[in-house]
Amino acid sequence: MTEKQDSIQAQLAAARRNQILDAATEVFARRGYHNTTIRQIAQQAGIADGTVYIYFKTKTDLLLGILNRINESERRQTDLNQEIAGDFAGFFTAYLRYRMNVLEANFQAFQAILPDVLSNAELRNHYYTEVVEPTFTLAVPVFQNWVEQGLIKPLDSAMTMRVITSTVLGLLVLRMLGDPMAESEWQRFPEAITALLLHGLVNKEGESQ
Amino acid sequence: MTEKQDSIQAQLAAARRNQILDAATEVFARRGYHNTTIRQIAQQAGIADGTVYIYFKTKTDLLLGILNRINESERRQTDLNQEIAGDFAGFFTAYLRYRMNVLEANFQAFQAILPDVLSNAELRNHYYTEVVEPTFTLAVPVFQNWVEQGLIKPLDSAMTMRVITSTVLGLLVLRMLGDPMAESEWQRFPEAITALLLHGLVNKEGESQ
Amino acid sequence: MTEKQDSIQAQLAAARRNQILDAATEVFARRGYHNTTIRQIAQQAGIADGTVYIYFKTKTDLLLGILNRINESERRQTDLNQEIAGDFAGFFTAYLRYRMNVLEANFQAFQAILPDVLSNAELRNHYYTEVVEPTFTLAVPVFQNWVEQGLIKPLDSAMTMRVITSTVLGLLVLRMLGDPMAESEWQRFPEAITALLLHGLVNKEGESQ
Amino acid sequence: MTEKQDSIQAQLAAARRNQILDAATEVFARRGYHNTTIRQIAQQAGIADGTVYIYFKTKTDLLLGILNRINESERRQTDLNQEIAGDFAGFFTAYLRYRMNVLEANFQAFQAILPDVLSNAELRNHYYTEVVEPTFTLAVPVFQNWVEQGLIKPLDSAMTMRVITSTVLGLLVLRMLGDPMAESEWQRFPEAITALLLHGLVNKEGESQ
DNA sequence: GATGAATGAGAATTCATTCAT
DNA sequence: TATGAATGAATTCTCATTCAT
Repeated sequence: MTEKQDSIQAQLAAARRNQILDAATEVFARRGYHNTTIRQIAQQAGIADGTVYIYFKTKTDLLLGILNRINESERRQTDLNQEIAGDFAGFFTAYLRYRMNVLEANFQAFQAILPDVLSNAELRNHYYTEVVEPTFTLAVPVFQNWVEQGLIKPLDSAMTMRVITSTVLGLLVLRMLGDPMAESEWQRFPEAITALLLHGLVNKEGESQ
Repeated sequence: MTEKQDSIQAQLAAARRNQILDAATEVFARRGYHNTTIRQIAQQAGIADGTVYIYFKTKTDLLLGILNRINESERRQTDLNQEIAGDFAGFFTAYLRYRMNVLEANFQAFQAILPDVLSNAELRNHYYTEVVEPTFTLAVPVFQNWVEQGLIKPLDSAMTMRVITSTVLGLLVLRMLGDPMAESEWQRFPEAITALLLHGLVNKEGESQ
Repeated sequence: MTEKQDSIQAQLAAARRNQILDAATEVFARRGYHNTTIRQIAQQAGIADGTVYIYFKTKTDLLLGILNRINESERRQTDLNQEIAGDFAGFFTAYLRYRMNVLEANFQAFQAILPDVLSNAELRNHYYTEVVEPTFTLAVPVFQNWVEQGLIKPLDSAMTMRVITSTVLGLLVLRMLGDPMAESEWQRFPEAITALLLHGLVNKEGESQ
Repeated sequence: MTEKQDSIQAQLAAARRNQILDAATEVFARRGYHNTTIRQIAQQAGIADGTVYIYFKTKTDLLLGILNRINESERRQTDLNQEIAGDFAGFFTAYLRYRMNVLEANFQAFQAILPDVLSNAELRNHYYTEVVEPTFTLAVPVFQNWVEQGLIKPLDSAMTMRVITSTVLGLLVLRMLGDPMAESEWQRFPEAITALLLHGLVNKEGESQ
């Protein structure tokens, strides 16, 4: 009985935490972390100022909370990775699409944290080590494997990986900057990037279209 | 004589302004705009707090001052654009190289302003309208011209342009996040990107599916 | 229950407001508005600096708060006006006495606000339109009525009114300037003024020229 | 020769001092002492900030400078006092007129200093001892003399004196508060006050007009 | 747990005053 | 003398955080 109560308590607490993180994400995204007061977050969440501090020790912890929810969201969707089959181009598009879907689903959260991740050395380090670096570590061997299979050109895997990551990351930033096309055509970019990255811009004779 | 004195005064004032902007750039880049106090900037510049306010009305004006110096720096180097000749690939690499050189030269300045540009709606708008949009407006016709000349494939120019811009922008952000390769190999990226974007990843012999 | 609690909250808040206004009145009167810091007011009130700002948005609002308390105090006592009966001289003395009692009761408050009311165009206007002008508007018809009844000489009511008002206002200022008699004999002035204003200085026997 | 030069120097210095005091009077009257910066005074005077400090040690000294010019102006005109002759009422009107002329001539200066004189204990004391008190000291015996001559009623001279002074002082304050009549009809008040103070408000039979 | 009043450290900004030129 | 750039003390106001209820 007590156990069950505890579980209900835990669920309630988790719900409250999420409610607060939702509010914080929204307000941080709109006004920026430093221009947001705890009071504004509490009002957005419909609770009292002090209540925020029951669930988050400091204002910084709100930022970390948002960041962790992004990580969880990525981990949850990463499994889909395995399900993708078909040809190389299809795989590539699917991969980009799923990555960009994660970004889109968490766009507000990224808008909320990225500015501070970029300007705060500690957060920067946290984010790079926890999020960016693992991607490279996982992906580089995959690339090298493809090279060995003769599927792709023998390019520097680390650099190529960074170029691809940068393209997606850059699109996210472009959208944050308010580029209308980055927002409205977001879904079309995975294919466009695939076309470009796999076959290049250059019009070879007999290869046009 | 008075004219000459005025000119000297103006030069001294401009030097002081730059001295303060240099200090602000350095400290903002290191600690972030909001975690930096005017006192820290003044100390970095070796002057008194109040002196900053003789040259910049508000703390925000420091940010705008840094942003304007970036713009000037870009405008100054844009002329080089014309001088580039040779084949298409050579042009492409040269263009990327010059763009990335500008970014590198102003890296600290970007580190100082980008976080706030991303989180402040007003700055965001300013930056997009003044810096990003003009790039697209100028480049899209050039692209379409190349398409018409049969040099490149008939892709959506606006999207292609955004992909290329995003790649460079994304590399900048990756470097800001502390990626060691983005820093150490910065000079090699123009060529790597050119290779990828012009001819693609796919190995023609044994081209998959 | 919640209603009752709200009412208690409201009362506590009102008490705090008054506590702060009392402190501000005292310190402003002693040191002048501009030579007083928020810290001094907070210390006088026995609270923290920031607490002042929970009840008053700006330092200026403290001044307006004091001014409004004076207005309320005047309105509360104005009703007594009606109760006065008796002969004309009795009425006149009673009227002056009540006016001067209001001034005396709020002397510190006047000392606190008048200097700034005189030097700040906005406050000046506020005070004149809200406090001084209404007095004239109300009193001039009364005067004219007396003239018509033959009780007083057919003088220019507007000017006469201003002379009487000025006499009282001037005594207040004289007291602010530190005149010892204006303070110690304050209660005797209503009668002295009545005697002077009703019957004049001139000695009827041996009336000059 | 050097003497003559000194005298020219002295005259120039005095002119500069007056130029600065004129500027200070104007700006203090308009914006209030505490809302005025030395820079605003310097600009109004058409000189550099630092130059003000060659002629006045501190900002407070500007206020004292203005106050002293008022005193001089009063002393200069006081001699006229002697010249007044004629009947008692004529004398009284003439006295009020000259006093009010002094006030009018120095109105801007009063507007500039009075707020601070009222709120600054030191200035308050200075002004009372130097300006107000001497008036009483001189006037009270005159009054008593008139009483003894049977010209006026045997009233308390000190109080009567204060009532008269207050009336004039109050009119000045009323004008500072922006009362339009106090400004436009200023010249008519001496006579109105004389009528009131000498013969009173009350309409005695056989005395009406 | 929830509340929101109270706290007080900290930051931007102003401006009287100084002083080298 | 005159200048005006530089100074830095002082002040208002904000807001993350605490804690009694």
